[in-house]
Amino acid sequence: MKAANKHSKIIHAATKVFAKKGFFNARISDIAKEAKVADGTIYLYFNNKFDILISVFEEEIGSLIVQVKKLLAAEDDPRIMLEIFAKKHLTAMKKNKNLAEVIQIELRQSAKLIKDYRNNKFSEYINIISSIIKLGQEQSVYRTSIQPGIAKRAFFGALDEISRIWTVSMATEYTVEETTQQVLEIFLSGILEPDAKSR
Amino acid sequence: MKAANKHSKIIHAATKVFAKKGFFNARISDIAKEAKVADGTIYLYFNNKFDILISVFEEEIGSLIVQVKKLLAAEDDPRIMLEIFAKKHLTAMKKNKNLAEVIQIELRQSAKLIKDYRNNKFSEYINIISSIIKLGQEQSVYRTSIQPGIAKRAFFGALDEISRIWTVSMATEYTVEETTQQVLEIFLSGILEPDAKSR
Amino acid sequence: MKAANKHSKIIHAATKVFAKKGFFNARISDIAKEAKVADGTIYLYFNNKFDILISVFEEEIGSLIVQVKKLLAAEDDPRIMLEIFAKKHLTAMKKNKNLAEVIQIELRQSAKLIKDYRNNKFSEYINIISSIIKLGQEQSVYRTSIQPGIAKRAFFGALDEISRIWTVSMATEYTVEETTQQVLEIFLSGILEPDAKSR
Amino acid sequence: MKAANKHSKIIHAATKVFAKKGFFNARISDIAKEAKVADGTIYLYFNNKFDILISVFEEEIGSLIVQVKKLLAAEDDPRIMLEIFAKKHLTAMKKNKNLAEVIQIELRQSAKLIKDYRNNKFSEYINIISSIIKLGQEQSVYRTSIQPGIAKRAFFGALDEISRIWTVSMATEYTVEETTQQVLEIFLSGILEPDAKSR
DNA sequence: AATGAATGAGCATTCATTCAT
DNA sequence: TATGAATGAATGCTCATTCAT
Repeated sequence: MKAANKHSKIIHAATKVFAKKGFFNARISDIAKEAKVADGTIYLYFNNKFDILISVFEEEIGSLIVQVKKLLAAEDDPRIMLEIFAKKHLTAMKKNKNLAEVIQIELRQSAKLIKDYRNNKFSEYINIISSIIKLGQEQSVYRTSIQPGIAKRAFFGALDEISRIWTVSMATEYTVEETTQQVLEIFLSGILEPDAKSR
Repeated sequence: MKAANKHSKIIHAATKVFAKKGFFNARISDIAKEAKVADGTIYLYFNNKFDILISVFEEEIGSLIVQVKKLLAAEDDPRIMLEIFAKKHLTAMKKNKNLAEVIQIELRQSAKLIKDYRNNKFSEYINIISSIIKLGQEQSVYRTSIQPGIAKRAFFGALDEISRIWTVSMATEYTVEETTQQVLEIFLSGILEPDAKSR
Repeated sequence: MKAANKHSKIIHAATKVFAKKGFFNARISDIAKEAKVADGTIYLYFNNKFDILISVFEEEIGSLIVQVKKLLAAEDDPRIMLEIFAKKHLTAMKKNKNLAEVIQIELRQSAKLIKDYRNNKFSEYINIISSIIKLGQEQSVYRTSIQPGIAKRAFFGALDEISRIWTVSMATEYTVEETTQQVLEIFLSGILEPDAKSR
Repeated sequence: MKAANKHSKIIHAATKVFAKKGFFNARISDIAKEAKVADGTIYLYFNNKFDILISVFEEEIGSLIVQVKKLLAAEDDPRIMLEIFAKKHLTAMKKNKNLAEVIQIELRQSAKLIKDYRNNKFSEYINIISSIIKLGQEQSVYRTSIQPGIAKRAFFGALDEISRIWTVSMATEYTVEETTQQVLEIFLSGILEPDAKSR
């Protein structure tokens, strides 16, 4: 992953270091060393350590948004679109544990650390889910009783908690495909036996 | 919530302080002041700051486990049991934002911070979900194609992400009841229109 | 060494602990544990940590003074008296390394730590040496050109530095007897070959 | 004594502060202030407080070794060589009380404080004494019954205890010259009256 | 007299940030 | 632009001492 310029070299280095040590345990000098620049150089591109955190997060999520949207552009069945989102998210998290950890940890801290920080990129990301759901509702594929604003969080939360385990234990019990299928099955059809729907 | 002794006074104070400032920004002296004890007193009851973190987490989750299990003991329909779990979890998180934040943040950090720390209490907590699912599968209420080990994470993740928002923004768009119903609807019946199941 | 009362139990415990860890690294609780009393009890017998240090020092040196004086009382040849002093000192240091270390370290620190502290006991101890020398001078056994005030320090310093090594390395190259004889030979006759005295 | 660079500025400042307050009572901030650098700067040059202690000790003793060896190079009479050593040691201690105190105190503590620390410089220093004695023995100037390994300690100990007093009381009863002559007289000819040698 | 839980002042060390070069 | 030496504020933890019992 050749960095085009110093700014992105630092972003990539920070992603790696934050993932490995967590934001608080990461040292500016760790990032500088990883990026092969001097400590002071970092301050030519970022205001402070928090600024790096936000930038890393937005950069990574932004890249994910672009990729997911590109994949979705070629599809119009809301069922498959949800599958595409899930598979892309889980694949990205599994491939890039650094990214997964940064999302895991930083998502839960930015709000606390940085007043006035709105996770706009993150909102954009999970709004992809609600857009798909709304589209499905318009097409009478998804039930209109479902609140897209709640469902998007439930869906993202499910994917996120599953990928969290991947960052903790190396043991990967399930493949991305299996996991994607399971999550989709749950979300699309629920866990009830068809015959057990009513009681 | 008057603490019976110093140990629990400190636990409660730490829960409050960790929730407000996050683990890293919390100062031992903040906790001491909140608990109305001297800084040094904390070290009569805990080995170090991490030890407090773990204790807070286990204490809070442990209490939740007891409460949930008690509620579940009176019920045997797996559908209702899942509803009970969801409602209890969301209610607890909404009522006690400190607890919600501590779970949110600390769950994602303990593993990284403390080698050898196994979230046994947390495992016990989400295993309640998989137990319910297994029970439902035995009763042919839940589909056997569902992997309880994946579903428990998906279900917890969904609840967790939803309650995360409550800790971030004060604006509470949905009530606990609405949210519980939505999550249950999704999990039990999925989001598909019955007619759209096949394609 | 059965302690008659708490005061001496604490003194003995402190001697042991100071020797093992040094004054600054010794904890009051270490001494309390060694003496099998509560921490607070120590403050019923001593004003503070420094007070214990001084007491230990004076107690131990005091005991040495009594023993040495007793041995000297039976002798009147200044040459043998010096030998008795040297042998007693080295034997005591070799037998009781705790004592040796306490003298080693504390002798060098008391003055710095405790304003107004005069090592009266220590002065009394090394003045035994100068008394012997003066006695020898009166008897025309020792040369009158020797200044007892300098010689006492030289003699004590020699013994002290030799016993210092015993507290550092376990390897004991020379026996007490050999060492005593060497030191005496040097002090009494000097290191010059008789023929080489003039040049 | 203007320090050429930060490292030696800190060494000199530490020597001063350790001498004044003792190692344990010395604060890093005291040293920093004395050296006119920031507290943190000290850690760019030393690993920790102990490391400063060792460095100070070795630096000072090392400097003494160089000076003494230089003086000795021009002389070959073992009697005069011993005089040179004594005079140089006492002069240095009297002139630089900081140095004297650091040797006094630190010599007795390093072994206890720092595992694996071997006082190599100190060994080198007192081995100068035994070398002189051995040389004298080869030239039949010093008696071969004298053990250089014991005599070196006795000689150093004598000098050291004498200079210890200088660091404690300001009152200087004897001059360096007088003291040197006394110590030499004792060591070379002993304290016995020539006629009293046999008994 | 004896206890030991509680206190809180005190400090070595770290590390984000600056700035002279 | 880039550097990295220097800064100094900030804090977890220790432990001598106190005091209610």
